[in-house]
Amino acid sequence: MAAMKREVNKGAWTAEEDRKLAEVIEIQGPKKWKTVAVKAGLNRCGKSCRLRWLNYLRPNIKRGNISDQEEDLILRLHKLLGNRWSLIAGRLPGRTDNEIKNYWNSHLSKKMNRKKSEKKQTGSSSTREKTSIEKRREVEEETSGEVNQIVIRKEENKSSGDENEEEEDNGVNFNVDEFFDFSNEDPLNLEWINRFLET
DNA sequence: AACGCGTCCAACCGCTGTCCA
DNA sequence: ATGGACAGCGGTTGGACGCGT
Repeated sequence: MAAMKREVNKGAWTAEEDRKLAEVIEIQGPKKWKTVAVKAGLNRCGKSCRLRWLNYLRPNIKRGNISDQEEDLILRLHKLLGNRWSLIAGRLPGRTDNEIKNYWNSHLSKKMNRKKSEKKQTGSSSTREKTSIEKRREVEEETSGEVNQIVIRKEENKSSGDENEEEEDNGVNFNVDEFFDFSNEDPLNLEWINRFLET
């Protein structure tokens, strides 16, 4: 018996598809994406509907024109968190993980590379041997920073059922839940990051 | 005008985590 | 305990577009 699996629609969304999707989500909310796709009569997979909603149709979404302040925040958060785009996007109201990822890949990664090569050039002009601290700093920068590793380590401990969450770890002591609880903060407040990076 | 090339961004893919029967 | 369905994430791709020659 031939599989009667219908081919799903792929590629760019039409205005009509957008309208249908928005209609269904208004009624049942942005959940159960498979049923959303079926109810909307869209020949799309749930995943595709979810992505379209989150990255394009969702209300209060900001598109383009990333401000200097936002760019600065992205740079700092990336240094802190690495390629954790959804976490970074969580600090930028109206911005999506996809947009930030694209922005990073097309603008900021190049900017960083340029900075790095400039640094290397000025560094090589000096004949002085690097101190071990300088060498270590370089390595840390290349691996998105020590803090990033600490965050990951903390998460690993958490998932493996480590109860000593407040326990000192390599001299850095903080609570992961608090760290990622942004509910009471001004989203563009850079103070907490500045404090973190200065230590 | 036409071509090549680089850039941008929407969308897809594959993987992992979570939930629930 | 287990396996399937689903949600969510980050990496990657491909088409549209702009620009220089």
